[in-house]
Formats: sequence, C-alpha cells, structure tokens
Amino acid sequence: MSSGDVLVWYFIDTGPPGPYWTKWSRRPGPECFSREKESAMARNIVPKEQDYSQWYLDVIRASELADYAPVRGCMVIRPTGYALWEAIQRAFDEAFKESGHVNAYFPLLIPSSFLEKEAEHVEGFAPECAVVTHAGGDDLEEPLVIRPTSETVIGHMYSKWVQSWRDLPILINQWCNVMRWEKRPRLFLRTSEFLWQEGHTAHATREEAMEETLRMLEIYRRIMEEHLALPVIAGEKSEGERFPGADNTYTCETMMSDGKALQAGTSHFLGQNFAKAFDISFQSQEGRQEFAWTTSWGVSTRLIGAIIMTHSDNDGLVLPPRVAPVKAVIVPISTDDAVLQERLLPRAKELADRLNAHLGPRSVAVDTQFHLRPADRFFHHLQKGVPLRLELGEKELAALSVRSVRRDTADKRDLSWEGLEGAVASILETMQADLLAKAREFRLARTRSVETFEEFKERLDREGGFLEAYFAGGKAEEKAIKEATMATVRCFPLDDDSRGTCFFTGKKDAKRAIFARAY
RNA sequence: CGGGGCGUAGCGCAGCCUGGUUAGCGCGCCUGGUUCGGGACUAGGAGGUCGGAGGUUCAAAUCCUCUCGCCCCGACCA
Repeated sequence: MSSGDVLVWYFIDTGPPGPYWTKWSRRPGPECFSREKESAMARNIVPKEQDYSQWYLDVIRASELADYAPVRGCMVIRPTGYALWEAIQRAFDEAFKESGHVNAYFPLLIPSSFLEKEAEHVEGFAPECAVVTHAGGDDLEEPLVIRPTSETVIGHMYSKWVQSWRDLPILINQWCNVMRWEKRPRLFLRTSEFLWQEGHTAHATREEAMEETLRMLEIYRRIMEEHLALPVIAGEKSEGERFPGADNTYTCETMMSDGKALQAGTSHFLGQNFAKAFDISFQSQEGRQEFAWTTSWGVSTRLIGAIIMTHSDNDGLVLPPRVAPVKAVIVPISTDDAVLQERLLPRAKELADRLNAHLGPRSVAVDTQFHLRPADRFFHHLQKGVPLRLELGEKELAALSVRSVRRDTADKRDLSWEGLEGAVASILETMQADLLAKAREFRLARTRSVETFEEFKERLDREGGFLEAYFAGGKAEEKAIKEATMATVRCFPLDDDSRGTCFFTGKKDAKRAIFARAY
C-alpha cells in the first residue's frame, strides 16, 4: 500500500471522514420477507437464495468495493476494494519474489502486427481487442492494440535480451491493467479492463519450463488457500479450454456458493510457440542455436469476485482476515458523551495502537461515528466485512476487557486488555482457518462422482456443483456436453492419477475430470 | 451478437394504457427532540422536469420515431 492513503481508517479528531465511513442507502426488503422475522437481515441486500446475481451486486454496492464506470464494461474500484486488491497483491508478490521473480513493466500499446505472429494467439484474442487507430490528430500507420495480455511484446523484448544460455532463465512478472472487450461484463468477474499480474518466463529446456509452470500453479494454490481462504482444485485444462497459443494450460478452479465454478488463476506452458514466433533463441552450452521454452501465468481482480462469492452472506461482505484491509474495528459505546470522549475513546485508541503494533499498521480502526446508534455502527462494519468487531462500553471499561464479535459466526467473547494482541490474533487465525474449512466442506458436499451421461445430467440439474467423471473426449465431445448441459470441463485434477472408462465416449484409460457450470 | 427486462431525487419504485393543477412514495440525506450493546421513533426540511434528440398537440413523464445506456439469461472469456 502506498503512503498518503486516501483511506482514513483512523480519524479521531476532526477532518473529513474517509470512504470507509461513507453512507449507503437502504433498499426496502423484498415483500416476500416479513420484516419481523428477518429483522436481523440486511434490508439493502437481496438474499442469495432468492437471486444470486442480484445478491452479488448488492454485496458489492453495500460494501463499496466497486461502482460502475461511465464506459460499459468498466468499473471503478473504490478505496475499500482497492485496499483489498493491494492486500491480495502483497500476498502474491511476496511469493513471486521468494521464488526468484522480479517485477518490470511493459507498455500498454502493442503493434497489431505482433498479435498476428502467433496463429492461435491472434485467433483467440482478436475478437476482444480494443485498437487505437488514431493519435496525435492523425491516423496511425499501424494500429496499436491495447494489450489483452503481453506475451507478444514481452516475446519481442526477450528476443533482444536473450543470446546465450547464460541469459536464461528470465523470470519477470508485471502488475498492470489489460483490456479484453467483453460482451457481457460482470463486476470483478468479467470487466473489459481489469487489473492483474502476468508472469512471463523463458527457459533453456522444456523440463525447466514445465517445472516453472507447475511451480507457479502451486504457488497460486497455496496463496489462494492460505490468504484468500479459497479451496482450489489444481488441474490441467482440457484441449478446448486452453490459452490461445499454449501447449498446456493449468488452472486453479474454485467453487462459488451457488455451486458454479470459477477459474481463479491460470499457468501456461507455452512450449516454443512464442519463442519461434518472436525468435527468442540462444546459443546452448554445446554451441547449438536453440529456441527458448516459455511460460506465462496470471491472477486478476477476479479473485475479489471469488472472495465475495465464497465467503459472503446475506448481511454483506465477509473477508478472510489475512486480506481484510481492516482486520478489526474498535467500537466505543456509551450514551454519555463525556464518558465516550474522556474515558472510552482514549482507551480505544490506546488498544488500537497496541493491536496495530502487533498486527500491522492500520489493521485496526476505531469507530468514531458517535452520531450513530451502536446498532447502525455495528451494521456498517458488518456489511463491509470487517472480520472482528471489538465493543468497548462502560461494562468492558469496568472489567478491563473488550467484547469481540466475529463477522462470520457472530461468536462473542470477552477479551481482557491484558494480552489482547494475542487473543485477537488468535481469533483472526481461527476465523481464517474456519472460512477455508467451511468453503472446502461446501465444495465437497456439492461434488459428485458420476458414471453415465444420464446420471451426469440428472445430478447437474438437481444439485449443480462439481461432477467428477472419467473423460477421454476431445473438443467435439466437450462442445456436445456443453450444448446439452451448459457444463464444461473445468480441469483434470493433478492429484488424481486414476484411470477409468470415459462416461461419454466409453473409451478406456480415461483421466479423471471435473465438470461444472462456470462463470 | 440473440432473447428478456428497464431507464422518473443518492438508492428502490409508483405515475404512463384512458395526455392537462406546484411529478408522488419508501429508504437515505439535513435540523430538533426522545432513544442508544445487530439496521429506532417523531416533528420539520433540502433534493428530480421525468436517459437523449426529434415529432404530434393549445398542452407530454405520459402518444409516435430515432438514439444512447443499463441489468438479467445465452454464444465468448482472467
């Protein structure tokens, strides 16, 4: 996170309230829900059981993660959403650096001829490219494509940088925006412009490149599980789902709380395709001229969508503590203004300082919205997904404690000021683990093994979720299944070596595949 | 791009079919009072010219034409 943050997590004195405190509107609850019975439920969010898409959009609006931009398909990532992205970036960036990668930046504009150098690549991306044809008041001699991904420019540069086997491997990553003109945008999941990270590596041997491809897939899996609490299935993509220009594509697939699949990240083994197209060649130790082997891998702001759809509930956003911009909020409560100002607030600030020293700067906020009633203040933090609320009232003041309330379970505990840092850290860790476990259980409960196409269709219509089956079909069979059921091959899980009879073609020795309807 | 909805105050909507007083309602917002440990109540108040353009008419949010945009469902995708 850069300094000079727009976010004002912590405003005690005067000054303008930061975005964290901004107001949002309520929406009258749906008529079908009685006010009395559902009084604990958010009125500005449609229950997910009623309309999942609307629920998703409502959660984003209520938590102020993003808003629609004036250009169709584009979104504004609001301060809270961006802070979340920064936390995600930190987790991945750290892991990339630990594994020897370095960051660099390549340009937004790519000569359109570059795209055309790799046949499958153009075919795959041409339809969704935005092209600049006019600049400086004139038509451009050669149109410039706004990068949909950067294999081509980077290939061009690597060609210049690589001469000898001693120049390899090149392990570069870049954080940037890309543009893919989308027919049907959806906040975070599919926007025309999105933020991501793209790693591009070049190696001397096939083995080394393949190793890199799988290494990055594993890093993705680990960070997604450990930091984002997203249980993922790491696997290989089918022929029909491969990245345009790749020999193999590997993926981290995760299940959303409506049972649909979401591809959370991909790692591609590009073989020598781009090396040949861009002439990334080198003289080997033995003196031969050889083409390099390249990989690319990326995760995007789609991960925010995954977090929302995995953990959130009908009250609003739920964030895994490790990536939550604000991990806990201290809420001083009293009807007596003097007590509030003179006794509770100084104590709250002091506790926040201690917690921040322990959990990291700015990870704990003090709620000073004293013009609101406690219930309203609680609700604000609840909707924004703050993992832990720490209530500090006169009772707690007398008992030298705070009352903690977990966002995901509403579990309440009284924590002594003494050793508060450890207690809070421990609750946050438990919550982090619980979210992952809960999501994993959900996925397991919604995963079924099927033997026949009949059973496949029946299960899918009845319960959705993931379907495991032995599958040996090619592009044609994938297409047929998709047309009949809307489900696609999500991946062939790497941790499943078993072989069986294909449920669709009847062929022997088929690999285990996961099918699902996907985002 | 195909199918379905819809654009009226910050948000959610009614009004439009059967054109005509200062365009309504709920939430939110501002001010006061009572409240105050998971979305309070009350009194008063600010805020829209009805997506845009053109047309019909004495008169249009309401009728006609065109246009822009949004959302949902599909084909395509991180």
